[in-house]
Amino acid sequence: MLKPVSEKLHLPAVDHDILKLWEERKVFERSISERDGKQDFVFFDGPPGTNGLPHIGHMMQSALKDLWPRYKTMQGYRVLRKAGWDTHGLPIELTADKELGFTSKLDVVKYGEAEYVDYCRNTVFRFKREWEVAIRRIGRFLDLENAYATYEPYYIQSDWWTLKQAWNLELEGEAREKALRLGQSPRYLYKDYRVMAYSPRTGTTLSNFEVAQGYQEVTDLTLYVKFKVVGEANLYLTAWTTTPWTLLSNLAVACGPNIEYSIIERAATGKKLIVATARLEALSAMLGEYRVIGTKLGKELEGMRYEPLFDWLNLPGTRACSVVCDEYVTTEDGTGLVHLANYGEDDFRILRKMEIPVVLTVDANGLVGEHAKPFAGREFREEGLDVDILKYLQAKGLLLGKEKYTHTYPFDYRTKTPLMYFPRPAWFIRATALKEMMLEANQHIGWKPDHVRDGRFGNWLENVQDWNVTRERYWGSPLPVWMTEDGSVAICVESLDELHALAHESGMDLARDWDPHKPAIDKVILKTKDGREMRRENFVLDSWFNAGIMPWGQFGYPAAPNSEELFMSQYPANFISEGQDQTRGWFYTLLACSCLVAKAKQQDAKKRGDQKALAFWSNPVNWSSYKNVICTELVLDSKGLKMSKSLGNVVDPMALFEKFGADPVRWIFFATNPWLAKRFGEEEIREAVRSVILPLWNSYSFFVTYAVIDGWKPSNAKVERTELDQWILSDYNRLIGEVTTNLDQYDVGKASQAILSFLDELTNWYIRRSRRRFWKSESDADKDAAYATLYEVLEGLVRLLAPFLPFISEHIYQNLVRGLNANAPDSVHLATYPVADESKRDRNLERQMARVQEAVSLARALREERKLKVRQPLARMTWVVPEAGAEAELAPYIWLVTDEINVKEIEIRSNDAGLVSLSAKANFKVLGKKVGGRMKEIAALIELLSAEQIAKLRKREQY
RNA sequence: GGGCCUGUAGCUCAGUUGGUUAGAGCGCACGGCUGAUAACCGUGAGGUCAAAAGUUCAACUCUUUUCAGGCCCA
Repeated sequence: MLKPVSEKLHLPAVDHDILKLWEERKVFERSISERDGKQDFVFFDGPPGTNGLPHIGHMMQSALKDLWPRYKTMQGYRVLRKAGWDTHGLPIELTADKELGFTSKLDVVKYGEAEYVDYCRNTVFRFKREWEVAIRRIGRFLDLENAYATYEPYYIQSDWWTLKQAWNLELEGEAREKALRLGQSPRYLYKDYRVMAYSPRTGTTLSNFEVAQGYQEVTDLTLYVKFKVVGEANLYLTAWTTTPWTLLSNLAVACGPNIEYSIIERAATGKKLIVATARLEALSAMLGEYRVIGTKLGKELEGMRYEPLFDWLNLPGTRACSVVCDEYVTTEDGTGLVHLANYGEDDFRILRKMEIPVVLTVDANGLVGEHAKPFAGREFREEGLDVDILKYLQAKGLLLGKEKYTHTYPFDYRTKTPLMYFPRPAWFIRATALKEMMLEANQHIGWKPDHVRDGRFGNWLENVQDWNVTRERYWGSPLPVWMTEDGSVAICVESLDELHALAHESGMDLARDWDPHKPAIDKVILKTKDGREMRRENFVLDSWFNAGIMPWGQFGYPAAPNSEELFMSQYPANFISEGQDQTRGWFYTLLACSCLVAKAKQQDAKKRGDQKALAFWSNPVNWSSYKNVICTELVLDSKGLKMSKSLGNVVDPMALFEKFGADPVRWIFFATNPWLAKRFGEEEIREAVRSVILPLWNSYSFFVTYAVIDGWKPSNAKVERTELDQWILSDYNRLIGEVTTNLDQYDVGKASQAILSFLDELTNWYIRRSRRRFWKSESDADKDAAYATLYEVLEGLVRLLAPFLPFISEHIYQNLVRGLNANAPDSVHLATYPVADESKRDRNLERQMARVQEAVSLARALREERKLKVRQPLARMTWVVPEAGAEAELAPYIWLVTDEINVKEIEIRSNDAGLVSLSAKANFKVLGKKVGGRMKEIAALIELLSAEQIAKLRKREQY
């Protein structure tokens, strides 16, 4: 039995009822179990960190991440929807440091590494409960029970296995030669250096994010230095440095290949200097009088050798102390020549390219080495060191000038001590060797918005660098590499079982439930065959690596039992959605990791002769672990400002849900493209209620009101539908097609717009025009048809809207469908999604109805213009429809217009003579192609045609 | 500094391969309805499509430059 709809609509109360209903009937669980054996639709959840509270932006993510899984479930797919938590990484350590008041690695040592790691572990899930509540409250169906967490041993094993794939993959050809020349392992996982912001005082490397917080303005002594060219009397290269202490490690001078350099002779000293032509004017005060005696391009200077500034920099047999070309050199400041030492990312890169051994006169403690006698033991930015270096150079005649210079310099934001850029040991994934594969795979990914593929993401891939996957931190997946002290023997462990076995062989047995985190894992010392000790490389993994291996890490593949089947059934994902800032984050690391694994899998399949696996992993479509991705933009406040705690404009999603209900909040994330920044305020939510929820609710409540009075029940008896009935059914089936097509293309904005305009047609045309049919007391065929039709549309509509508005749809469904049919599925979310029925479409009918609506609108405007109220009946209306045959076509709908416009009679005429003055205009699109350049002239002629001429022309056309 | 995106009515946004008069919702004005009423419906006003130059018979649409805003990276 239908229950009357009497109570006022209070959406938050509906939400809570429905949440309870879902729980009682185990709707989410059944939405998966009832699809067992069906085709999988795969969604990957990017794991959020939970050491902060969820905000409205996360709710947008939740809304989007819920829409397609619900939609596809209703279409009959199985959608697992495993949740995940990001539990490792820097933010957690930073939280711990802040709360413990730590400023340095030494604090961690004092506190105890094990205790520190435990503290981090306990910080991880601080707000997990709040996340779960918010996710549930917005109506998201997500498997939180079986959520994966990146710090679980099974997940760490997947990290290890993935690294082992890289460890085993060998470079080929030129790439291999190059790696060997640089002293790197010629494999996809290798050890090298990375120049990083480093705090010598605390022994800590800092992330970019941390560095950015510690810039201070300082005034330094900067030096213009001369480098005496070997074999040329009196010829010097010049360079400027803001960090004199790096001169102690100078190994080369760089110039721009296409920059023009002048060789000048100074009047005062007669010495010849090489300076970029573009810098001469700026340096004129320092240079004094001079004359230009020649010019050279940078590339002509390449290879020129100069005398080392200090004797410890003499490295015979290498390219040390020579000129090198690089595009990074500019003529914006200095001399247009740059002194190079290993204390900068570009410097390091270029010196590496020149294959010069690493010389670091200032060590990791920030102290000058013992071998650098005049300065030994001094701290790199200590007061006066720069002056002493200046004096030394001056004495050797190598100083061109000095200058006080104010600039920003990075300091450790916690200890306020200066940072330096320092090459630290690190492990890399050879992303450059995967570049072609990633570019190819990228072409097969469906991006929303489309431009990310070749724009932001494509550019990133074009410039891809090898990926530094290690961090000198504590709380993360440990790098599973053990090595002898001299580096001659190394082993990469791929599973816990393997480590247990290796440890056993080395005389150390690990407990069954042993946790592989630091510091326990560092106590595992392995032995080589000849009995030498191997210690673990003391790094943890970049937490982006954790995120990137999620497609198999979530199942603990391959070490976990049955993980192979799970992994392959859930790979690749049909769809993921995250913020557009993930282009260099998750979107990238997912792609890099999956390409790496695809490559390893190909080799493995070849070796095993497994044709099926080989075909799968050789197909570029499977190289990316996601086939479609929506990049979302920020959620802004109603003024268009970024939400931030300091501005106080942050909205609490939970409060909104309790005020308005979850459905209208969800809707505004669907109503416009999520990849554009969205303004968000209470007014927008009210608008969503008005435009979607209320029309739906009012249609439903209208239907139920009369259906209850009439005791109406659905029946299989054939009904005689009116044109109006056929029209709304046609329009409804058009809507289904439009919604499914757009959802399949991940174009949620278009799908939502189609729903909005259909609701308008339904309430403001179909129901309004049909009201009397429900009112009348006698039951007849017309009334039956009205009931049957509106029921059919509403019943379908709640299923169509269920993925968008899961609560109100469920609420209506429970009465409208379950109330009349106890055998219907328990929940709308277990029901099937509507399928467009082409046989119900009548395009001519849709066209005629559009004409009728247009005529009504025009007639209303006429009444308005003449101040003739609709209440005042009019005798006659003339409706001019130029198309031949329109009279017959429109005849069945005339009554709609007479009724709406309140006229007694309507005359349809195709000839409008005497009513309208005709004028003609060119059809630019058709004519333009024919006449091209003469378009303007001809269009003018056409406009000059008189009414009679036009009438004649039109007559002729008809014969 | 580099890359990407955005700029259309007072506000929020649509705008298909260049083609006749650039659309919708909200807000506003006026009118209607009150047998679905935290209502609803209709009509109307409101635009140099950020600016300039170019390509073209024709530019919101293509190209270049400039301006403003955003994001990512340095």
